[in-house]
Amino acid sequence: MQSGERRTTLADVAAEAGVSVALASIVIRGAAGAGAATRERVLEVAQRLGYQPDSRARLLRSVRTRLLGVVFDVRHPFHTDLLTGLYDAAGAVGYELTLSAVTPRRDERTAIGGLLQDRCEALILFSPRSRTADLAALAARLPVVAMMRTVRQRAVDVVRTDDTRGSELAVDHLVDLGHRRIVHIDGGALPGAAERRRGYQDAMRRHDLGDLIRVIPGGSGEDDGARAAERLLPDPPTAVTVFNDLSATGLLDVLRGHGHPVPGGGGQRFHGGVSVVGYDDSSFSRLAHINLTTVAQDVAALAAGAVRRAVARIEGTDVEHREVVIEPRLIIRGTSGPAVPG
Amino acid sequence: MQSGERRTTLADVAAEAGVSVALASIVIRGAAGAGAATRERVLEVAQRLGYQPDSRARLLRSVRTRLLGVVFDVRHPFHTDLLTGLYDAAGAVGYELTLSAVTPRRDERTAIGGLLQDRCEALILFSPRSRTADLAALAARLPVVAMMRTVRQRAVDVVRTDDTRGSELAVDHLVDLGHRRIVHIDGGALPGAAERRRGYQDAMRRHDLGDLIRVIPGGSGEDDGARAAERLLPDPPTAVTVFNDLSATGLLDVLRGHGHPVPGGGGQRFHGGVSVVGYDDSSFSRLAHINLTTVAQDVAALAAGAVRRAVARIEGTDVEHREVVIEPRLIIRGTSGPAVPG
DNA sequence: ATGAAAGCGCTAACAC
DNA sequence: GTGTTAGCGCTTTCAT
Repeated sequence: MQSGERRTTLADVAAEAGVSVALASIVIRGAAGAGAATRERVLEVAQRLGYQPDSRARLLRSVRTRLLGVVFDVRHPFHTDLLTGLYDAAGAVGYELTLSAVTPRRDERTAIGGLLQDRCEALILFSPRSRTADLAALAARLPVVAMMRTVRQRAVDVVRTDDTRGSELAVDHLVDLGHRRIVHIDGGALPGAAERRRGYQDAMRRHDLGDLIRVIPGGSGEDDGARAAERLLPDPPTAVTVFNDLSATGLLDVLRGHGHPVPGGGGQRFHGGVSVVGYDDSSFSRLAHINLTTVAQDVAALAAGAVRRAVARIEGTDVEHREVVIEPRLIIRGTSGPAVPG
Repeated sequence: MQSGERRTTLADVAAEAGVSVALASIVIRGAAGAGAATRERVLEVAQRLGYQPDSRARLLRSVRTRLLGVVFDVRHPFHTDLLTGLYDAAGAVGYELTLSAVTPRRDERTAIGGLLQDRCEALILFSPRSRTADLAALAARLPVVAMMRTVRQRAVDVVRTDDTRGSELAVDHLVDLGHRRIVHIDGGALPGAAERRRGYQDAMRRHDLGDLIRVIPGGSGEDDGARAAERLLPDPPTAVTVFNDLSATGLLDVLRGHGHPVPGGGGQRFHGGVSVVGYDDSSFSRLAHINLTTVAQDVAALAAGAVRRAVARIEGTDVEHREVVIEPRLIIRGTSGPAVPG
């Protein structure tokens, strides 16, 4: 079908337009230094011949690739949201993105390796699971921005949400509603879990509720939340903050199954029973069925921060702080309501 | 930090190992034609110098890039599932993937343009929204595989699920459970909607239920399902097949809000009331809170089919049919149960 | 088994 | 403004 014919090169365009390749290059790139008439003619020929620049050759020759490598995980819905913001932010400063996915059978190492061969100028890693030492080694080769986690290594930049603050927002909200017995369902050693736990503890103490601090082991899955709920059932608190949304739905489901009031569907607000606040604002938490009060990360700010930081490192700009910390915000939906006495 | 030092090239490795660049290339590529001792030495040097091949130069020189371009939409969770399968399938036949995302502010045209410059050998498009004419023009340049939609154009290959069959599976299941008054909530002009509608109608007629065929306008969102539910309330059927899972949850929520029995949480099976079957097996449909009976697409088969077809076109193998149609399967969860008389 | 030379398609310096 | 000359880092003949 498209077998024989060699694809159109810049040389073809130049020949057809009767100019040198270099001049044609200038026109195609939109660079200065070509006459208006020439410009028009070359463009017309390129159009007519269906010319497409060859990024490999272009990138090979250019000193700068203006390419940002991004590693994301297909299992994390939030990562694709972030991708949207990243394309916006990168485009705004004239950079391109090359994507490399982590899947259940394609690990982070492989994903990073691919980008290294593509000669990206910097790497932006979503929730990287690599060891700090590996990240440090990588950062010795090119600028590395780790997102959604902390990295205690001076060579690696970090852009993340203030998770401690996120949990505080959740607790403050519940205290405002009159809750005192507030339990935290933990995320163990998962990224962000320590910060979220600490935010809960800090806020409880700040509200003089230090004596009521109670942390139940949990995790990132629905099962983890369900198990935590079982442990809560004998002596349920009036409110719960959960490590993430998925765990929160598991918890909600068990509470509901045991006759505890459930979140109001259809946007209704919840009254009485156990209030639940999740974390992440995962897409499903918006569903009328779930309607979960949760803590949201600021996607646009995270993306913009990461690109700004990557570009600063590439272009050698001095940066103030190694960590860029973005403020979270509370999304109040149906699973949190006033505490009822008794 | 990583400023001054030029990165290690194959020439550096060759010089250090005391061989020619050509020979070093052979070793690095793992090609035949190098002595065992040489091979070991070159590899050791490459390792020590932290050599990384430059994919741009490599691809530029090679006749074949063995690169498959993939366009996916960040808004569609199913697309990331498919990505996983595609990496597996491509890796198995020695091809690489280059990804290009469609986002709310990055259209399909742009996404495709990027891949064209990357000199992919074929394009795999997830649920492409481009007009048939544009796809045909593209297919004149390189092999194009459209997934999850039909394209009535001989130059474009298609790999999709048999959506008609999917709806039939749903109806068969409901009829098995004793349902007769089964309504279909439609997807209008959305991709796949016509097939799903037809499958519903065919199956109803096959079960001699042609007189009970009832199609309600719907859509792809939760709201669409909710609106459809409102229309159903005055005279509810015993079962519903819905265009997709999101719409189905919207519908379920309204039915529940009006006192109709709701799906059993925690994996319980549903008894009596309105049975609901969704479509897509979206990740949230697995949640205990939702626990939706639905029709699943076979991710692995779709991915394998797309890669096999792309590679066949690239390598000039003859193919039997232009369309590769994959069999869907029914996932029975909690929102479908026996019809109760009366 | 190894090396020399050519060149993939393009951009960057430098001439004119 | 425009053309000429050199490569970018690699793979690929073709010698040896």
